[in-house]
Amino acid sequence: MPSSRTCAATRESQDSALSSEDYDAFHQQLRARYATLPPRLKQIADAVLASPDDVALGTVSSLAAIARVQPSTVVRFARTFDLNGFSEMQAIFRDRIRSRSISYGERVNALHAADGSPASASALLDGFYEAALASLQAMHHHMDRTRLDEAITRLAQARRIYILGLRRSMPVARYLSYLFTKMEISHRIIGLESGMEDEAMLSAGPEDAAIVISFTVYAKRTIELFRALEKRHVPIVAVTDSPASPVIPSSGLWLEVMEADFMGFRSNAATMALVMTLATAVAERRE
Amino acid sequence: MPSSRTCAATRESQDSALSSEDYDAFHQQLRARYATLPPRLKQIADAVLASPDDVALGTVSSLAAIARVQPSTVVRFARTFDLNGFSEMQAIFRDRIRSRSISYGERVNALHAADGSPASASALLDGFYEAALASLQAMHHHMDRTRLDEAITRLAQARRIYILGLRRSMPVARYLSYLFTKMEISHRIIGLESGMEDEAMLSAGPEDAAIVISFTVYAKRTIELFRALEKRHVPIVAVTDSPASPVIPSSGLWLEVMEADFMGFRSNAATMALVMTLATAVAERRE
DNA sequence: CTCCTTATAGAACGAATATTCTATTTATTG
DNA sequence: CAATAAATAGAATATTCGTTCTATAAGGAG
Repeated sequence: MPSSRTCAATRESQDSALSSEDYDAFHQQLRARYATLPPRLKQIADAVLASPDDVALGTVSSLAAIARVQPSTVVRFARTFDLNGFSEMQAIFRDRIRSRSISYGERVNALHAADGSPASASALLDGFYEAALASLQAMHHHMDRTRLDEAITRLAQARRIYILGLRRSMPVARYLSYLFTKMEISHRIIGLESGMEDEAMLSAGPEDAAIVISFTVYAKRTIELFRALEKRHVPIVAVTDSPASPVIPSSGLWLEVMEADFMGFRSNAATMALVMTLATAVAERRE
Repeated sequence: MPSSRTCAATRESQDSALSSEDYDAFHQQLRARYATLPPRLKQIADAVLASPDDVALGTVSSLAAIARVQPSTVVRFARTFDLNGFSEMQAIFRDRIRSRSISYGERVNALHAADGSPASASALLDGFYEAALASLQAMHHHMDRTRLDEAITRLAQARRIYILGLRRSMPVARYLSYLFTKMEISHRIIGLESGMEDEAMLSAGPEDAAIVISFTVYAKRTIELFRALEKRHVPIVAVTDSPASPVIPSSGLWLEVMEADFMGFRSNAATMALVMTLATAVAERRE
């Protein structure tokens, strides 16, 4: 073999094939053999898994420094996986970066895939991505920080927190419940287990609190339960999308979240982020 | 100046700063001066604008080949833009790739390393906002569009779609179920109603399909149910965070989603957006 | 039309990097 | 416990790659 540097040859032979498959194959092998790897090679495996971009963009020395091993060990590592050397391994990681970002032309083609056919998956992803992004940014920008603090204070003082969110808002309610459970905050979801909600609310009172999550078109059941809570003088924090919303409590304590929608489906990214904030803030306030 | 190779020095001086700003500045200057550029340099400008990844990942020669000019012309091109050489230009493009894939740890550190005191509600909101944003962007950028299409095809062909997602992923699973219900797509959640999952899965077979959503630390129950599905030869689409994930199906059909976490709580914004894409795309495919 | 400036191409140079080789240390087996 | 095999570290080697230099061509100004 006249040349030991196989990098160029490898890249040339692969440039036509889109190969994130090679990457997957490599990772699969890595996972399979990880347990039986010698200590130094294991260090490298960790580094490779942790920051694949450093493999793609860096050098033998840089990766060796990250993994705290000798450069030659990095080469040995590559050889262990049926590769001719570091360069060949790096080519796999570089091809992956290349295959991920599709060219602009392809994306445009995908969008108006002609023949009036349905929007491509890629276009849908773009749409939902944009909707989530816009919702998040709007929420983050418009959120009234003072009211947010008030809401947290109110919730932190509560004996038990009732969560109300149906239909679209149901996953958010359930996630909030999950968070409260992990943080050992006394709470209860209402409206989801049919028939039991009235009974569950019988114990709710002024020393408790409730989070009501609802967006247009406000579910009838949500409004009913909201009114029942108000009648029992339960302090309420509303998360909703308009000052004219039917679930704004008499205390005026509500947080505005406007979720964008795409193809008729509303994002919930902003509400999720807000709910996480509420949960962690309440937990911290209580210590 | 003893050494003309400024690459190393440049990278060292920039490694702490997040610099897609440099990239933006470069592009701005490129657009401004494009019209007045000599013919060969214009060729290079075209190539650079068309495939920035090739600048980041390739060599002087490879870029020269793409632009159909001499390597030295590429260097001249870089010098024209107040850079010391090709390497410095390449560094800008590489930093961009790096900054796109979460340098998330630093951002979080900046948040609550400001002072030892407990984070304010506002800071928490910022944190969860950033986490969601980073997750969304990373997912959108890294998603393998080809695999996404494959996944949708697989799901669209299924008689019934089984949904598996526990713990953190439970809200996503439930939301997906909600979407499928609205779209009248036959489906079933498994693993959530205790004890019933085995029974529910008895009817699952090769003509069905399953979506498995799981992230580190992969819930034991999820892995068990995943294996049961595989044993029954149910085609599986996995949504997970690593090529080394235990829920990657034998078919290799999986979608990568890396959710950033803040304060120990992982975002689910990216997964939500992806799940919406899957649901609407499957519905559209079936018409 | 000639001179001068700018642009380009190709070759030569120098630096950095990947790879290989050998000595030494660390496990593993009889 | 000894002996062999494997793993590791560090230095030496070879090649690729970025840069610079010089000759040639093209375009403008006087």
